[in-house]
Amino acid sequence: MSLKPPTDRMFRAFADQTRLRILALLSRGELCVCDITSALKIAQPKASRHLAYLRGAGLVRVRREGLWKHYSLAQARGGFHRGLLGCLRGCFAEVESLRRDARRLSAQRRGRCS
Amino acid sequence: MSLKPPTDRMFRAFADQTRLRILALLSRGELCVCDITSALKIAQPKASRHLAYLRGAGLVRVRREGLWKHYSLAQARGGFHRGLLGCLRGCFAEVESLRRDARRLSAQRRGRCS
DNA sequence: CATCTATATTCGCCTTGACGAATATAGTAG
DNA sequence: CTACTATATTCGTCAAGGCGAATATAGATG
Repeated sequence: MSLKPPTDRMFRAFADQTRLRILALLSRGELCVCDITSALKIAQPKASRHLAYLRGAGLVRVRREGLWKHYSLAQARGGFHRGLLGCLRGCFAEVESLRRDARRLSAQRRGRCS
Repeated sequence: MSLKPPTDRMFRAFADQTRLRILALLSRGELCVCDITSALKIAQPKASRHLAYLRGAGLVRVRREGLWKHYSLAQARGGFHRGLLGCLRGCFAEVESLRRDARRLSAQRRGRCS
């Protein structure tokens, strides 16, 4: 009865602006933490905290490469998770600020060798 | 930048067990508050509080009929909202406890004239 | 070893919102 | 009017979790 299903943790993960912005960025592809902090213009500890939360919710996965950690969206397990990722696309379509983040990210990358 | 889009309020609305249970019940059709309290076995003020939250998020609508208030899911406005309702169906499919609530509701109704 | 860099965690503070208990309101009935 | 019923709100308390600042860790490099 009071056993919280994993859907709970996932919905909570989406229920924060910063995490939603991170998820939206990641929906365009794998990113390292420094890409996220600069695209969203947030402090690094803040990004790490939210990424830890997303990890705990099973929404992202990490790939280590030397000093860098590359985050990407975890593959959906179950229709519910898939549905949530669909919502993410919906947010992208309907929330201008999320597209702005993505544009800022592209601009940064264009200025580097990558 | 810190203008919270309505997606935020909607995700938050889904990020609570009780509200998710209410939404899942409502996805089967219109209900009055007393149906909800008895199907979920929660206190009436608790149900009203969460229904107020859902109203504020634009997720449910109310129809008054004498002393009763009948709640139902609001029609989706926008693809994001539609996507969220899809997630709701996913939850129903994957979270046993939500189906149990629905069964308890049916059992109650069978015992009445309705 | 020391140092630098990318990322993670801890700390203290503060807001949101969940809860039960009590109370308020608004229709309805007599 | 009073009394009853369905629903809503308020109050005091508490836990989750957000924040910035400071600090910790882990791998790379010299």
